[in-house]
Amino acid sequence: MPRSVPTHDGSGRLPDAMSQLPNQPAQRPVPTSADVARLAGVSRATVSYVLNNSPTVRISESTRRRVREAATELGYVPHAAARSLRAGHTRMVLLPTVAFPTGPLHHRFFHELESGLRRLDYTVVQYGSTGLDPDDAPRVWAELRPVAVIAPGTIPLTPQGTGLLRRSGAKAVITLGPRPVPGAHALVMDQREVGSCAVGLLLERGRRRIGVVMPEESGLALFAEPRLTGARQAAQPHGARIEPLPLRYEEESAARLADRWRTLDLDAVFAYNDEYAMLLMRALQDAGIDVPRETAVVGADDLMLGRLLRPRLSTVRMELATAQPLADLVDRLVRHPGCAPEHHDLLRVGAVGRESA
Amino acid sequence: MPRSVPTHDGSGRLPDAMSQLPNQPAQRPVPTSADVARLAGVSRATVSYVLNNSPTVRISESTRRRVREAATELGYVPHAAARSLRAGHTRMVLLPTVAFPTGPLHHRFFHELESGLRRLDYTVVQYGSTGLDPDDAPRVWAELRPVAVIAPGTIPLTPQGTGLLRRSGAKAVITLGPRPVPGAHALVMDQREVGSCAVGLLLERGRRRIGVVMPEESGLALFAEPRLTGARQAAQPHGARIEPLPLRYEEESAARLADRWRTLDLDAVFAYNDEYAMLLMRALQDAGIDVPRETAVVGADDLMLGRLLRPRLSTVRMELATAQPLADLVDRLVRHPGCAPEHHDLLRVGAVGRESA
DNA sequence: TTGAAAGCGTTACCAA
DNA sequence: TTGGTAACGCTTTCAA
Repeated sequence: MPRSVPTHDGSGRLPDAMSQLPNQPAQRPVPTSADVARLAGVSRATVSYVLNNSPTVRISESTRRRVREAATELGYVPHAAARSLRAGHTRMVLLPTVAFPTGPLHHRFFHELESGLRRLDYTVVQYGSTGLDPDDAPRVWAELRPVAVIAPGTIPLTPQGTGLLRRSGAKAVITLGPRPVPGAHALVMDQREVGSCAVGLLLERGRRRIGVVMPEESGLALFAEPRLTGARQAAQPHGARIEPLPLRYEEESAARLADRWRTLDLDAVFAYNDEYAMLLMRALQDAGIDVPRETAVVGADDLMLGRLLRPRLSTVRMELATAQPLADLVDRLVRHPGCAPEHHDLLRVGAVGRESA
Repeated sequence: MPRSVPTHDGSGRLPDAMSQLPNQPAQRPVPTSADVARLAGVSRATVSYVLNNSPTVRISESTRRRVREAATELGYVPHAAARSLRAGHTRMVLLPTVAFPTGPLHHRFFHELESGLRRLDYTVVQYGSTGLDPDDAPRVWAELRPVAVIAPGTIPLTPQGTGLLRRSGAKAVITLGPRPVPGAHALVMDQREVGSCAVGLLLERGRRRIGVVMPEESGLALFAEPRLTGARQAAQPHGARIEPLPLRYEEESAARLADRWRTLDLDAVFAYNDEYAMLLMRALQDAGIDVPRETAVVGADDLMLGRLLRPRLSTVRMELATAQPLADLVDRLVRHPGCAPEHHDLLRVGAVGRESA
């Protein structure tokens, strides 16, 4: 095999090296700053100065140009791992993610957070952590030496886990979930408010016997349970009855529930969200139950589809806080670690009364 | 400030160091394998052997225990960057992501791919790349020295970009998008098939004057354009007319389109997807246009809501290939770089004829 | 069975 | 203005 001599990419001269394997350029080693230095005829230090525009040192324009040209010619790209090893820290913000029934709301929020952090010169990295044992998840994350971790509430963060991350250099360890975690910084999306908001609307409309749909799809329990709790909290002072109603997102499941509806003696239902609401409303109507006269229905999410239904679907509109202040929060925690834990409520809800309730 | 001596976490003896700042443990340096070695009274090499279960060396059980205990006591976590720097390569599969109107289908696919790759012992990392200039995106990615990159079609990958990634150690560079990229491995989700499938159904039903909804929301054009192309390809042999219909996802936009519907002289419409279909169908019905008699409607995605509408919505069901074979593909490319570029068609579509068409 | 030492690619300090 | 050198944390070869 011909020794891999750096050849100028542009020049077509490779006399007899017309390789038999067209797509396999003789595995050249990855160029390092030493290669750049050699080609430019300077030292590695100089290469570093030039490529990082080091302000503490003055380099002649001709040297700069030679270095830059050598770098592009070799296709040199600095090695992030080596850099952060040398620096002793990274600027990585780790976002462990889990498989999740996440809507456009979360999606937009994460994207905003990510660009906000990038604007502050952090490297945001999502790390799929679905299968991970919650006990060693922190260890796996810590191996990457992130400067901040924003962990989803689905992976419960123990004080031990937090400690491990901190000891391995994480300045900020933040949870993001439905409930705050005592002793840790927390971004809270309190789903209880959705339940109490929906029930509040129904109470206003004079309903007192209220069903609450509980999706049987696993994973949704994380949202459904707190919504039920919120519904109960709102109902109690009015002496209203709350009745959990297990439901799968399938037509037969909804039909079965509708069939026994009158035995349940309910005058309203909070259907978890707009999609379940549509499913249930259709089944109720098909079973001859008048909406809203006999049973009021309210969903959540304020999807377009709710406005298109007849009767138009009442719903709970949800909004997440803008993410930029949270990016700033992360930055503040990184700069001043050891601040007292803060809780931030991210979720804003509001009832949207339409025809169905 | 007291010099930060490594103190055993468990022992409560810190005579007069009762810190004034309870939550700020005197910024101890991150423990390294050298610290573990010191505490266990062995060399760093031994620590490495024990912690990595190195099969080439036999270490006494007592030493192993001492090392393990020291490691846990200090909360030692190996430094991934240092490790891969030494190893000369990583096992990181980089998934650059962009802000994207992505549904549960994509979501599930990505999650499957990610767990499939993790099963093969790769570290999957999503890297938000939305703002990135397509020209220097490859450079930024290359800094992380991933062993494989799966780039979304929204960030066009030039041969230069691919070359840069390869030269910096990426064994596999793969695009994932609506169209294959010549000369690169490609996972293809050909949206044209959705359009031709929908139009095929309408042709079967005897329709020949077919509108195709084009969402005006930016970002959707990436899907909508190829769907229109597919619609045209399916229509041509039958001499059917295809009429693009710009539409925003808002009730007024749909109402306006419905108002001028009869002037368009169409007997069918492919509404981009089920949600737009529902929006448009409602508007058509409100404008007194009979569906399907006067105008047939077909959506796409086979959402539950389509089954709940009246008339029930015809649609195009879409399925993505299982991801495990793709994880295997990545692994194969990593092991045998320089294979001839492969294209894989990931999208399977099928018409679901219901009442609306 | 264990230890010493080299080296991965970078950057920062100090000297020339 | 530039270069030599050490150090970051880890693994591995070689030697004891």
